[in-house]
Amino acid sequence: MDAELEQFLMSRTNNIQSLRQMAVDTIREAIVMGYYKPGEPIRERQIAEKMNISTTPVKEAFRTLEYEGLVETVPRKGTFVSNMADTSIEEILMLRASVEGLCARLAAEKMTPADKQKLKQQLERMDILLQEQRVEELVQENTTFHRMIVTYAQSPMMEQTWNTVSAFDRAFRKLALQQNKEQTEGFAEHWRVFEAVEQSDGETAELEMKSHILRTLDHVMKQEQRRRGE
Amino acid sequence: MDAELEQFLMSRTNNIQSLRQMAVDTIREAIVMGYYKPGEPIRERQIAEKMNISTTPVKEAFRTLEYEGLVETVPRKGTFVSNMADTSIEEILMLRASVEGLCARLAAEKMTPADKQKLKQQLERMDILLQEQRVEELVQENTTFHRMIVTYAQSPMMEQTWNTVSAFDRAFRKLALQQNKEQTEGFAEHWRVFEAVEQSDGETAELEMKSHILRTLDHVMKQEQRRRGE
DNA sequence: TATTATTAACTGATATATCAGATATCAAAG
DNA sequence: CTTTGATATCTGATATATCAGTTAATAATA
Repeated sequence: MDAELEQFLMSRTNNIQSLRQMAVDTIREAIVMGYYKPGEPIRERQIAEKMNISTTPVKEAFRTLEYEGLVETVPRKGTFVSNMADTSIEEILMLRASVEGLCARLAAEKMTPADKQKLKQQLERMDILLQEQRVEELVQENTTFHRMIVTYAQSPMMEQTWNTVSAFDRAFRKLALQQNKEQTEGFAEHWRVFEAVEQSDGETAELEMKSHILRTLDHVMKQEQRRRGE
Repeated sequence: MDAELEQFLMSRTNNIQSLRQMAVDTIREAIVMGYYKPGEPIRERQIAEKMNISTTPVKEAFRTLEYEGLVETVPRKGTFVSNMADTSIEEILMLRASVEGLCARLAAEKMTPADKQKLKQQLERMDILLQEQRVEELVQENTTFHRMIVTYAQSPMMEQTWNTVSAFDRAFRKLALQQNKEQTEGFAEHWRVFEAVEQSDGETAELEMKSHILRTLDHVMKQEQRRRGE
């Protein structure tokens, strides 16, 4: 085992809500950071030992990560990092566009005036950050905005689904961590989503959110082309 | 605990790939069949005892079911059946339409001639069942068809996502188990999906699959109205 | 009697020991 | 030298005992 990885696993003794959650977060990040490569085995005993916990929470963590698509357990053989290579950023963003589009539609139909006010405040906060070019925070708040839409959809199913997609999205973004800055473009599109939501126009809200994310995809693809062209 | 439920849990001693998987399937079905009602607690010790297994595989099963959105665990307080009431059949089918639509697109782009052949055979099998009005089997094979599309999309993420949506779909269908027969209508639409797939026309495949499922939704909604009108 | 403190009985969370399949090792037989 | 089969040693799977919050019942107190 890589010494750096060992250090990483041991260092995560903080943030204890439950050992299970700690294990989920730590292992996920270890995979996402590239400490484990696709196809490589992850041994529950080893993880447990390095994290100074028992195998029980590690096993439970594996079940969650398996559902997120990050690992795959073959009974009595081992748990392995999934080949996420089979999932492209293109597929991820297409699915995100559809899912968040539907969330926007439901949110538009269900949100109360108070909810709408909060959403508006979020966008205003983001506008300021954009003007001041505080990119780091802006990326953070952007995620919050999207999460708000999902929450306001008030659908456990949509939320679960979004979580699944997000797990892949996060993994991908860290692996190829560019594009975050690019996303500062087209932030104005958020307001178009909001306007539809404000008027409780579900159909428009869905379309706006969907095309917003698909435009992000366009940017990513063009950027990819540019990199290859150089 | 209901005696009927007790019987149900005890009877599931067959089909042993792993106790964990058995627990997942059994508990899921128990919820879906309505033995457990939304909000009701599910105790891991009780389940383990009735199924004659230890709590370890039950705990792992809970993690999977939690990700599927069927249960919710509050640390040291209990595991409870989720309030799926907040999810309507309308939302389920809208999401399914989007997800399977995307799967159809990817499948169309990725499938080999051999794959296409298998898909065609599946549809032919269904045609025969339809002619002979063997509804029970037809419903089964219909599910297989949809699953094939997802599999041929060759995307772990799409598959995971579809699993999540399907968990909700199954739950709803059993709770209000009508509509299965209604689905024998519009089976011809499957062929339109196939034709697009055969020509590797992803865009059309997506649209056809999406509208196919949305038409199912229409049927369900109209049926709902009719029932209320009576 | 109403209120508070105490305890007993839940619950899930965790640690640990053991079971069981999969696999690699290595020695004996061909 | 190759093949075969016994065995040691991996791995995850499972059972069980114990830990630690949570809650409800109960007893002590005002």
